[in-house]
Amino acid sequence: MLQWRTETPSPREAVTRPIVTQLSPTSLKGLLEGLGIAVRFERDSEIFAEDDDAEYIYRVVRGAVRLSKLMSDGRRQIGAFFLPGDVFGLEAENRYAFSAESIGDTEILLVKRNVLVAEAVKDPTMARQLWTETVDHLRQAQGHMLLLGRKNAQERVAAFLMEMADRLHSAGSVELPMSRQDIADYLGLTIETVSRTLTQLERDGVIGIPASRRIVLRNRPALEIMNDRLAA
Amino acid sequence: MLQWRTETPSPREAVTRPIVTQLSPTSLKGLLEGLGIAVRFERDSEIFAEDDDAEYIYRVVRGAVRLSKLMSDGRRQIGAFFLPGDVFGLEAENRYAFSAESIGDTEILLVKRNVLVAEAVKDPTMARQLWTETVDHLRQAQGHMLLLGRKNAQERVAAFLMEMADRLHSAGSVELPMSRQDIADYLGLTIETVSRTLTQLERDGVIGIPASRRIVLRNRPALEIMNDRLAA
DNA sequence: CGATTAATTGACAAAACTCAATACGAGTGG
DNA sequence: CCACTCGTATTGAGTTTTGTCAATTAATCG
Repeated sequence: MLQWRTETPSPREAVTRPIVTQLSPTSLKGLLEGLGIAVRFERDSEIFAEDDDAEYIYRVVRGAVRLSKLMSDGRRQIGAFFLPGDVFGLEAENRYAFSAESIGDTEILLVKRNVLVAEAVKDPTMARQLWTETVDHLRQAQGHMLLLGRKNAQERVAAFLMEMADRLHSAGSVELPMSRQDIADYLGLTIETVSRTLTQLERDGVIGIPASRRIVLRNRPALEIMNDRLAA
Repeated sequence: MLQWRTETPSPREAVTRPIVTQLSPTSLKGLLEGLGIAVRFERDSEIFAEDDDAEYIYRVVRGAVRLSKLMSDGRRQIGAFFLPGDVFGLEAENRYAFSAESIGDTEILLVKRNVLVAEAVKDPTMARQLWTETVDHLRQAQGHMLLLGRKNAQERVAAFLMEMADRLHSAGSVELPMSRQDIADYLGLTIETVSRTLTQLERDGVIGIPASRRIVLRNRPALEIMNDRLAA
């Protein structure tokens, strides 16, 4: 019923196989309520690959997912991170344009796309939800374009930290689920530039870095200002 | 009924007012068939502004539109160009996140969003079309992110030329509707870098530039190669 | 034809990248 | 508990690309 790929470890990271842990025919929340099954993915598993048939729509329960695309020479762009509660897999009409991989150990809810589509034909509310969710993704993508197009390294990193703090509902400090390489590929920078920029922000007293993946936001207004040049 | 802003000429370009020319209750094609009215916009008119209520959905009939966002210090990112046949204004739930301006003299079809939404409630086909169209935009945005994130100037310009050639159905040569500044802001480069890159491509015999807005694609495979590093 | 805007070109500066070395941290085995 | 290893992150030195500022040329519009 579910069919998993065994192929294509990415150049950067080995890809392992997911583990189906439970069927959840009833007790699911939100958009996929009552329809999905839960699947657990080990760190760096491929959830779907570029050019796969877009058979499922997904929701993160626990962990995190990166949506990425690889160029032939190994450059990688991460288009989005998905965190608990986020729905993804909508960005496809027939085939996925990016691949999706679990970042840490991750639990995902998945629903057959055609189940939702069939539902949407009967139920305008479901149709509306699918559309709205897609519009949200589009807006996020546009925000990300802004960041990638015209912002310097400091602005990118500041924007990233604020985004993560918001989306992880962090008070004061963020526990990042992803590596520096993931961050770099999300921000269109190199890992070295990300690292240097974080160090500089720490020297400036704007953030603290008690552990490499834990960031304390010491001066949020300063981050906002770096970032606000972003908005109109 | 229609209400037009008089405010905020952009720092870069003056914004003028549109001219309503005709009502077209019946003879429209495609997604907005039978529902829209046609409006003509002079060069550099504002079609909608950031944070406007998202009251309409649009379709380009003639001319071209840029979707852009301005930072407080004047940096501008163009998120998309819309060409004849393209639908836009979908990227909003309640308010537009970017502003839209006509590039040349442009004719636009517009339909009240709530007319379409009402239609979609009754007609799953319309609902599906709205969703599909939005997914298309999302995919385009993701493609654009790839370009902005990890590609050098030559790759960006090559990708841009190919995109325009495709979308304008050009055989061999493209007539660009937009300025070098627009191209630069779309590609996340400066106008100088765009200019130099075009000149270099011309020196290399890959393109010809008989007039600054007319580009002859002399060696399409070469452009494809510059570009293919983009795809996976 | 003259004026105004758009585009190109040049010289130099700055930001980010590359390559290389080092440090850190988690996990493993002696 | 310590030492070793492996993956991850940081730091440094030097290069490359793109951006900035300024001047020039080309195109467009009265």
